[in-house]
Amino acid sequence: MNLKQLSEKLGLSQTTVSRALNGYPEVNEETRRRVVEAARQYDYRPNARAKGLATGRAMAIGHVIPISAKFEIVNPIFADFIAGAGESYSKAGYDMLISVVRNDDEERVYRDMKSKGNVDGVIVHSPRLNDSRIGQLHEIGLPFLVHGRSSGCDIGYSWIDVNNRRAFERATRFLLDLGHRRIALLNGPEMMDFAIRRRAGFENALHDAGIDPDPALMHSAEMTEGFGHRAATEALALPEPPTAFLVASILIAIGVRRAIEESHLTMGRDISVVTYDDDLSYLRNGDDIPIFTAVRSSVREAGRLAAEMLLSAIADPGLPHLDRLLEAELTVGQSTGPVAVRS
Amino acid sequence: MNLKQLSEKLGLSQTTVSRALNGYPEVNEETRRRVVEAARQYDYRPNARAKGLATGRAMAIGHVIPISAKFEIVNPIFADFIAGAGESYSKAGYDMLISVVRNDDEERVYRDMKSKGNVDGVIVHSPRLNDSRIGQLHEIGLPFLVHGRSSGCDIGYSWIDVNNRRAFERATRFLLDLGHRRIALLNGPEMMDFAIRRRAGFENALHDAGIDPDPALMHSAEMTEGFGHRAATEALALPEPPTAFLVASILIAIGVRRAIEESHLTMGRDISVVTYDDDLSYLRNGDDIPIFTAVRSSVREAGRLAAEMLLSAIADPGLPHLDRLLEAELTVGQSTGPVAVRS
DNA sequence: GACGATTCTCAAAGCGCTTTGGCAGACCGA
DNA sequence: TCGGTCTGCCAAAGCGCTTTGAGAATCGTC
Repeated sequence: MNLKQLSEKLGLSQTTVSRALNGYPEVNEETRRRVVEAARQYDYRPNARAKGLATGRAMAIGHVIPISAKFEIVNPIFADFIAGAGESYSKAGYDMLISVVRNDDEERVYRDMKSKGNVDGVIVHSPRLNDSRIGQLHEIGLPFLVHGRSSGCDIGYSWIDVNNRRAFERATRFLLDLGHRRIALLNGPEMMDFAIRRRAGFENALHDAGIDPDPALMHSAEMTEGFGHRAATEALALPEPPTAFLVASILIAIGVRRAIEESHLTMGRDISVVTYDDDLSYLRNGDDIPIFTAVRSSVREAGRLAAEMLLSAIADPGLPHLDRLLEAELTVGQSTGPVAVRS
Repeated sequence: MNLKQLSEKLGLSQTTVSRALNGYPEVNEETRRRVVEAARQYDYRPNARAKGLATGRAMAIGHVIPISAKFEIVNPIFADFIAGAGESYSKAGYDMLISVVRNDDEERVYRDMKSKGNVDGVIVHSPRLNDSRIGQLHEIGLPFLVHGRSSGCDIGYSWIDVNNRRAFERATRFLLDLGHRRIALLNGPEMMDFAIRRRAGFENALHDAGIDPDPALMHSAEMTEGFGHRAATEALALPEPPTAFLVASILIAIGVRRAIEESHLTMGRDISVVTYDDDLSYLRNGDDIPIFTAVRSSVREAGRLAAEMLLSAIADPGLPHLDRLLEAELTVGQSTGPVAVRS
């Protein structure tokens, strides 16, 4: 059933039916009622492509999710971010287009999207230091919003981010207050902007306490259980092992816990662990009491907000850049305690 | 740059330029060369909506991913499945449209997609027992492929699935061969078809060994770390605790391991664990030697194949239903051993 | 040199919608 | 009664592409 057929059934012109359905004022309320009723009855839904062609709007947002070229890893936060964004989109009648892409040809994908015209805007994931994509998107002229920020990028852009520096500063200070002095940092990949900020927060807090960060205790890699296990095993074997770990994701923390237990130590007593927690739906930090002491911010909520912000930026292109900084909350779990007395 | 402008630049008609770019035979090779070169130079890419409108094909596939209404959980396998499917799509020039949807109004989404015409087919995720979506999609007339199967559904349909029954049968038999007699099953939600098949495999193997499955040792829930921990803690506190666990995902297994360690037991010595492993990129089962003994099948590979199969079904609608049954492989890790002697 | 076959190119219709510009009729005040 | 303003509706153009049906140009053949 298309518009033409529907209008014939109603004995009205396509114009009137279209206007009636799209809420234009210049149509009799009684006529509108009839039209809406008929549309419902015949299960009429306008063809998205035709509508898009006529209006110039695609009613869709693109997400380009990069795959780490080396490790082929898909960041597990995407599932939840996308679930959050999807909620906002479906409320607004937008679709979500996803491209999974090897890092190297992201620009091509953006240009494709622009010229193929199948999206009205994009969400940029996993920004790196001084990320070139931001400049490219500006030049291409595709509205976008960055999930995260890109330090060193001097062009204005819209973003939503967690205050990563502050979160890690607080987490580090929390460990310092418990008496820990040798704290290991298991960070995400440090070409990523969020990892750089987290490291800065960690180092700030140490400096404020008069401690020099020890490079031997700082590691950076893809955030997997394996990384946590490997790095923690090595660290615990050092002549002067750390008494605490600050790690960038629950998966890393789980690996650290495994290493701690393999060393016949007890987490929370012998070794403390604080983790960043994205509050993923399938990887909750304990049901009632948290397993890990954590700085937490819901990535799903971030997805919801990111989508809303981008949509409003698209709806009103005159708007200045939008941004939003979320604060992570520090929740105390069973994985931390005062520093153990050296035996 | 659109077709009209390009053809004016070339001094050719839109027809000729279109045919040249789409590889039609009735165009001079020299002309085609000129056209292709100009298209490259001006970075011309046909507008997807206009093309779709003209051809009736959307060049996009929809994925409807359901959110568990009760727990709001997004199954973590989606990230990898979609990464796999995405590879096949981009090779074929297709886009991927994702709808995240509360279980209840999936049918509406399918009808929307059909009448809005923004996809050429859909992948159906997480089929349940006698899943009503299969009948609906048949009726709607939207090509589809099911990731999994739906027992009790008597309509023909295309699918790709892992031999879940066989995988769990083998895993159970493996434990039986090690002398285990009390084996706990921590299964996925048993309204899901894969969970039903896994349970059947488990029970088959037990029956064959002359053992009656003990309902007190069988649990079914969303596959989270928390579930594994909770269920294992309870099971280990039974008067007659299990000596082994067979679980449906690595996340569950991680929870089980936590419970085992909290009980001051050793996994692989006191208690054996076998898990199903989807081979998720961010949740590898150990780097070199597997942590858990596991039956493994890559969900990413399944995504790749699913996409290919659906595309070929769409390309050739006359084809009979396609199906593909993948076998999981059993790899032995550190989490299993002969049954411990009762002390 | 005429003619059909072949090769290349084109104008125009059509995909399903929105939107511009306009037209008939009702209504009102003068 | 007449001109003007609203109200409610419509015909037709246009979005950017594909595809049909046909015409011009070239060629080989008798």
